[in-house]
Amino acid sequence: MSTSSSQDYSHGYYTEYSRSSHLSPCAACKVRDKFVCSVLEGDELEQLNSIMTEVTYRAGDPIFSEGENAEYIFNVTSGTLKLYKLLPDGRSQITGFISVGDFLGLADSQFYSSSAEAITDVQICRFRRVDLEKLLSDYPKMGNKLLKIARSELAVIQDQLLLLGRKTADERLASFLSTMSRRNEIIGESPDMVQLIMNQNEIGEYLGMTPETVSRTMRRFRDKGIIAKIKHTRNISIIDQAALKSLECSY
Amino acid sequence: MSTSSSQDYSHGYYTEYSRSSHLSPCAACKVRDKFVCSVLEGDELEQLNSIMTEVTYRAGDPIFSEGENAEYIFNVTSGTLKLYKLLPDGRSQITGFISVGDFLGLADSQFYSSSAEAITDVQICRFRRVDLEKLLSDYPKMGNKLLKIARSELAVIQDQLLLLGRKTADERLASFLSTMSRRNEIIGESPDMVQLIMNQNEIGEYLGMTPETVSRTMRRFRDKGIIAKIKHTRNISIIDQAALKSLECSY
DNA sequence: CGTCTGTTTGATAGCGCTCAAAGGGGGTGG
DNA sequence: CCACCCCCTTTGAGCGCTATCAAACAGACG
Repeated sequence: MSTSSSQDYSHGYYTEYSRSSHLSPCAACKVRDKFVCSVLEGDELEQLNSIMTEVTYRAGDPIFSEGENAEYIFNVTSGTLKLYKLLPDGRSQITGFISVGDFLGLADSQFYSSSAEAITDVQICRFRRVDLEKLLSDYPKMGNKLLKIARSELAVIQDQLLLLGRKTADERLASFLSTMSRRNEIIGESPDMVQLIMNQNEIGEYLGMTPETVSRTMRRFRDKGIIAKIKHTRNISIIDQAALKSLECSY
Repeated sequence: MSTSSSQDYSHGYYTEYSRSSHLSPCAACKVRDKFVCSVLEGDELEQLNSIMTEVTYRAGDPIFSEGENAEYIFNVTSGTLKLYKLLPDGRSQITGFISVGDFLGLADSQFYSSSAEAITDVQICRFRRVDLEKLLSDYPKMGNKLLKIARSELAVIQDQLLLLGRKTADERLASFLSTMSRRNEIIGESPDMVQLIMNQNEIGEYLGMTPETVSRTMRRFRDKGIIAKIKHTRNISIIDQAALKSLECSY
């Protein structure tokens, strides 16, 4: 979790929105349909807008740390970040990758229960928790939306419990690649070409294995003709989806 | 535990509760302060009451299975049950133990994402999902309560990810016992005497290890003088809380 | 061209799993 | 009250998967 950059970006770049624009940032938001905001309209959006700050982080920047006062809640508008937990001796478990449209800080009440760090450059909408909670009591449908989000997160994370508790290295990586592929499909991109924004160390920290094991497992998959690496990128071509599915050992 | 009426299993393995009491079940509920219902009053409670059915299960009874249509949502009023996921070859991961005051079915939207089975005899309040959701739109504060519950569940389950992904067998069991001890403390019982309602196979399925390893680890803890077994019960006396905490390797 | 970070590969060790069997404890029926 | 059974727990022996340690390799970048 290094940020050896010369500058301190730990509080992100502020991009206070120019009020001169006749279209409010929220109304103009390109990914609004995936957000909490999606249930709001008109002046409700204005309300939301007034408590929102758009912030930018650089790849590698810490966003918050476990145990800190959970002052803010975030919604990611571009880029990807990781949520992780640390043990005192440095072992790290990534609890999730958060990207466009995802909500950040939902699990936390008074204190952040994980640390967050930008993997790529990241743009987020930031809300002060107290402001959002006030808004929540005014617009119940927003609370319902949040509840839905929390629900689906719970379902996802339970699958991860099964993966970490019971699956072998092969099954874990197969599940991971399969999930990435499915996600691509959902957003309308090719399921046969997966772009890994995280490095293999991070994949390992997510799947509960070492980077070496990730590498060896990848190689085994390549040798079996299930996947292929695209040169000079972290992209991976999935050649045999069926083999991946059967290795995945679930669903 | 509660209820004046004697339990009658003659209608099959669960019993619809009679509403003979002149005090509405919800208003009379002894553990209401821990529930969704805690935010409701007076006629709101009546509303809730009208869509609630109290159901009893015997130890070992299945409550629902993964993939089934998620028609109901539950609140446990007595006993303990387990939530678990299965792999095709039979490997099982318990995703949580649900006991008095806990909510069941929150993670699920259309279909149950886990299976649930009673460990002890269990008494639950059952709501039809659609009914509850209608009530939710009428009483937003109930939604907020649910959101809070979901949040804290997310925080708990993230700790479990760290445990399953990164901790050793010793650390897992130490964490588990420590959590059980802490839970006791919270409900006002002695933190030095933990009652394990689940068997060691289930502990293993929860902690991502085999029952043999659970047994061996327990023995190691006993040999080190950290815990002691109480004869003829599944109770465990925690002798050295500090040692447990340091083994736990977190917090 | 050298440095840095991330990946790959090899050699080795050890934790926890698997398989197997013995040892309780509680319940049931004789 | 004892005998028996069943389920759970314990213990042992051996192995395999994955971690660990170490070093070479490969791209990216200045």
